[in-house]
Amino acid sequence: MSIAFGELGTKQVSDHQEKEQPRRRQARGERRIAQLLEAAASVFCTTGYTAASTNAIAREAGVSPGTLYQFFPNKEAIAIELGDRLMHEMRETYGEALATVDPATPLEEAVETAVDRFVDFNCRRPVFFALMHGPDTPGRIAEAHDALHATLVSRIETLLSGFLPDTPAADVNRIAHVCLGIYKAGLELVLAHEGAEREAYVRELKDVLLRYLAPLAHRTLTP
Amino acid sequence: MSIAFGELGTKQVSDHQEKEQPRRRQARGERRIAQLLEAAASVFCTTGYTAASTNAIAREAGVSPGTLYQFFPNKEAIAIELGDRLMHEMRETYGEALATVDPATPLEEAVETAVDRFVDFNCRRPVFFALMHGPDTPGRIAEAHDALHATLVSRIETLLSGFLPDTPAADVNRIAHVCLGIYKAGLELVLAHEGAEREAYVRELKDVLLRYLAPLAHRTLTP
DNA sequence: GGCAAACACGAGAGATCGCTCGCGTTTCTC
DNA sequence: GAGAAACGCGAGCGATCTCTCGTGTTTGCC
Repeated sequence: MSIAFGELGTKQVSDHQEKEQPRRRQARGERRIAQLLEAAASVFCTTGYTAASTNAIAREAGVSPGTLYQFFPNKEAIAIELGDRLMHEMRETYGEALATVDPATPLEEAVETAVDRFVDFNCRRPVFFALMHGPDTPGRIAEAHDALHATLVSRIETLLSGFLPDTPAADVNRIAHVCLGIYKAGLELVLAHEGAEREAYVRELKDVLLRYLAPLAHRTLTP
Repeated sequence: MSIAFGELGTKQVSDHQEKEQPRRRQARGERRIAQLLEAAASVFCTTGYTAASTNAIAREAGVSPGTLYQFFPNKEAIAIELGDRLMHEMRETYGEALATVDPATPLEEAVETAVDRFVDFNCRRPVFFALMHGPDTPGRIAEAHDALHATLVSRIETLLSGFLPDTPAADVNRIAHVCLGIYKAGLELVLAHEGAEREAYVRELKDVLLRYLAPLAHRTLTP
């Protein structure tokens, strides 16, 4: 998962013998990359992507601008690599748990665990929210965000379709989008607070979702 | 350094005896201002505040950059004037209706009319949403947004306190913030769609709020 | 030790943007 | 009609940002 230094989007040249593999990283280089990504996360969090200057990221990491460009071809690549690593970390931490939607699980439990897990991840990696929901994310990150968004929507749709077997697909899709919008708004409030207040907002977010979805759940409970 | 209008604190060094003697505008100038603000609204909507260049605004308005600066001291002043006019328009259209919170109104009706009015205004002036909830709004606009936000929160608080007489103020405040967050997220979804689909999302937004607040309303209905 | 490649530096090229300045044109006022 | 002031223009200044380049240092491998 290291950075492909090739000019354009052609990657996946890891194992096969290829003529285009110009960079052989040393341990020092890998350390610098991690250092730079950490610095970038900090700067992106405080100023956003566009306002963050590459010189500021280099300064935060304690290296020169030239060193930064030894490892990243441009500013966008920094955000992309950071986003990729965050995505990978999220999938590794919760991927399997989120992929499996057990139809037997009650709605309340599904909402509780999903919210808990996503809130937990976003609290530990605040830059994820800043990059994903930021207004000025570069094209590649926006694509990743859209992909994640679409994945979550379809996952919610399958979850909902269990409770709404005879509802038009368009309606289910709309409800899923509303759920994601609520989650996003709630997450913003949760991240804006700390300690007990944060917990209270988490509780509130769950309540909003549960009360919104309660009429749907009751349909199956009262045949 | 050589900015003619000085920094934020100091204003108008030229003649301090007069209280703000602005330029005496001609009818042509007023027309140009309206033209420039309209162009700015268009550019802000599509690119956001930071990415919008003053040259692009001037080009969109069909004038030269120098002409733009005949009427606005700097880029921020354009957004401020635009924001002020939008605020004024909003207050003139719905100000009185929103200020009065009749305790006798049922919760459902209050939510319906409030959502309808705000959605209507934001659909007619999409730049309002772009400026207010944009990530990179300049200081003065952010202040105006915070002021509006605080006003709306306290208005929701007074509305809620009628239904929750014996609830800690902190809890009421939190619920009000959640309501605003829901509204904001719903508005984003509404603005992203058109026609019948937009109407459906408006209905959904109202449902989210009503179901979230329903348990509170029932407390007074079942003493 | 010796060599090539990876790493590190920082000045600055190139581009963009906010904003200015000098000068010409239109409009108001008398 | 004449003078003043508002309006209009657009080249370009200064600041800032991304990214490069030439050069010097460190590391891996024989």
